[in-house]
Amino acid sequence: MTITQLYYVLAVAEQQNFTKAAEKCFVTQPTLSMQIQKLEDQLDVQIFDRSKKPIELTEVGKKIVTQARNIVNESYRIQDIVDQQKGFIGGEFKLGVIPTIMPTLLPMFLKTFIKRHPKVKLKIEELTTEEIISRIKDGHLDAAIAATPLEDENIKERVLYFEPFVCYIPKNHKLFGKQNIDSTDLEIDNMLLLEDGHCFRDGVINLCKVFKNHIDDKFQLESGSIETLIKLSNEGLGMTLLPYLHTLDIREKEKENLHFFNDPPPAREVSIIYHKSELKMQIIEALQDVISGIIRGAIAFQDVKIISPIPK
Amino acid sequence: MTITQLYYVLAVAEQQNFTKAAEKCFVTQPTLSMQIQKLEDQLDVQIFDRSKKPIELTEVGKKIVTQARNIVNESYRIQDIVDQQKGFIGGEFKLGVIPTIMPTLLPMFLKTFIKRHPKVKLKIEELTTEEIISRIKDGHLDAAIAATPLEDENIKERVLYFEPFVCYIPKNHKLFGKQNIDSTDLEIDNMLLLEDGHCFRDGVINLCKVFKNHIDDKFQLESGSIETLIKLSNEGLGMTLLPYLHTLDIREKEKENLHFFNDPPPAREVSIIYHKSELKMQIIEALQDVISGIIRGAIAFQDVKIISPIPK
DNA sequence: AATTTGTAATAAATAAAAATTATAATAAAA
DNA sequence: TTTTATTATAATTTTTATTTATTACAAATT
Repeated sequence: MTITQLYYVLAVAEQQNFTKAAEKCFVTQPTLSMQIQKLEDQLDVQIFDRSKKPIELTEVGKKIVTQARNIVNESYRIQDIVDQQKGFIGGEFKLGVIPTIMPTLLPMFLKTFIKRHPKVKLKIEELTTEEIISRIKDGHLDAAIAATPLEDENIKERVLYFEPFVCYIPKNHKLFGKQNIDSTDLEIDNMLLLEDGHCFRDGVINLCKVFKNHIDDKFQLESGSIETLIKLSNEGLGMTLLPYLHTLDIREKEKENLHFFNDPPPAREVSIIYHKSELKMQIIEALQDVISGIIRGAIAFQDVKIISPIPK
Repeated sequence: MTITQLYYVLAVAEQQNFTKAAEKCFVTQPTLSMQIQKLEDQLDVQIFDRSKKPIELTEVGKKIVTQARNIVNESYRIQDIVDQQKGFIGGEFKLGVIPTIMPTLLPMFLKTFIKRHPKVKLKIEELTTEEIISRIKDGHLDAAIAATPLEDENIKERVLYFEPFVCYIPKNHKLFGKQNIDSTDLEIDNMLLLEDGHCFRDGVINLCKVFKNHIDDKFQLESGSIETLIKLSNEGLGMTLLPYLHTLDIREKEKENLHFFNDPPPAREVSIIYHKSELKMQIIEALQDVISGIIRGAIAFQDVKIISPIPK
């Protein structure tokens, strides 16, 4: 049994297709077929059920894949140990970012990070919190930036900053007259929200829920981007909530529609999250350092009230 | 990086000698040297400090060895998964047994076990509790039979039976006249004990301690085997305590010297212990079944007072 | 100081294994 | 039925691991 064989097994299990798996491994299809056959012969057990249309794992196969993933991941850790020892910060690093953080945070820290750590090959992907969690667990992401706390025992979190919510209230809205908004003023069925799967949406719902025990399932309108949300709001379709960093680069005219919360403002906790195995910890710490440093200048709220990002 | 390379590294780390490690791996010395060099080249780090007299691990080397042990052990688990799936009970199994259990328990279950599980190649070794714990942790033992509880978070225990202590009191001893002994009668500085490192000794000391807070460090006499203990006792050198199973095959004449404790008698808990990773669990369960079945007929005490085997 | 001994490294040759190219076999889809 | 998609097999090449033989080196012994 070799690590390579296990890696091939993982690829086939993932792609459910020898040919595609072979491409992903940068070898030809017969190589994969033969190595996997060899492993199956040695173990004297079928890992894959090749009779099924898209290839399936056998029952033992599933257990073997789980264990193979362990072994392959643990093998990466050896290079990690060496890097850590040398203080080397480099190599490929896959970072996930949730959509409502991506456009505001990324431009702020990316240039600085790349300049400071030129050997790191950052691969950034925009993903929902749910996708992020599953990809951190299966090793497809090294870390991610998301709203926390997530309360997942396999995932560790390091808080980067707290980002207050700001109300965006169009002129025709009944709350427009109020200078400062209180959380108790919010009404969920009067609010434009992001579509399902965005944790920012869940955060807002939780915020409203704090004061209203039940919510109607019929929300007025839902959108995929905060940019759209603002436009819809401008059309007089309702108020909405924006994460503070988004308010920094909206048009001057629209700034008039911003209303801040009374102290302490509700806020989301934004963290860098990673698998509990702490692989590539040097890079995670490097990211944390850069982002914390950058954000320190941008957000200056002291006391905030943290809203959970998980649907409850 | 291959599992084989990691295995070679472990062998050299253990033997502190390339030549001996090569023998243990059934390859020639240049094979080992080259594979380890190759790994060191790939990682671009020295794992071994070859300038030191018996070869030493570098600082990174130590961390790599720890991780390599993980990976190699986890790779064994794949065969384990297959065996478990097939209900196959076989292969080499290394069992440790503490000295005070070895001579009495082994003859009772060994024949039955071998008959019932002929494919298992049992390798039994007599070891002290301390040695057992360290060897279970480093993977040199698959399981062991020892007095418990050990309170070690890396080791799991399954109780096999409770074995009461029986007093062995020579005729000239002041307690000889008493038919049934009470724990409070025991005096540590009046007791023949096994030499240091035997947990049965620690158990006895704990038992005496229950009623006397301090013990003199000058014990009367210490011996390496229970057989000797009995002989010394016969010479009038003091009383001693025997585990119940030992009393089943002593000479008729000596049986007169046995005095049982009042209920509930002090006893030791005997368990099969194994690493928390639960490798080769089928064989461990098979052992447990056989031993529990055999012992059920031999020991019939209900209520016992368990004495800890750990020095306190 | 020279020699022996124990031990690891190196070189060249061999054996073994992995990977490739080319092709066949198979099953599902058109 | 033919096409398409996909995996298996065969023969060949490339790569890698292993071996044998030898060298290098340091410590211990003479």
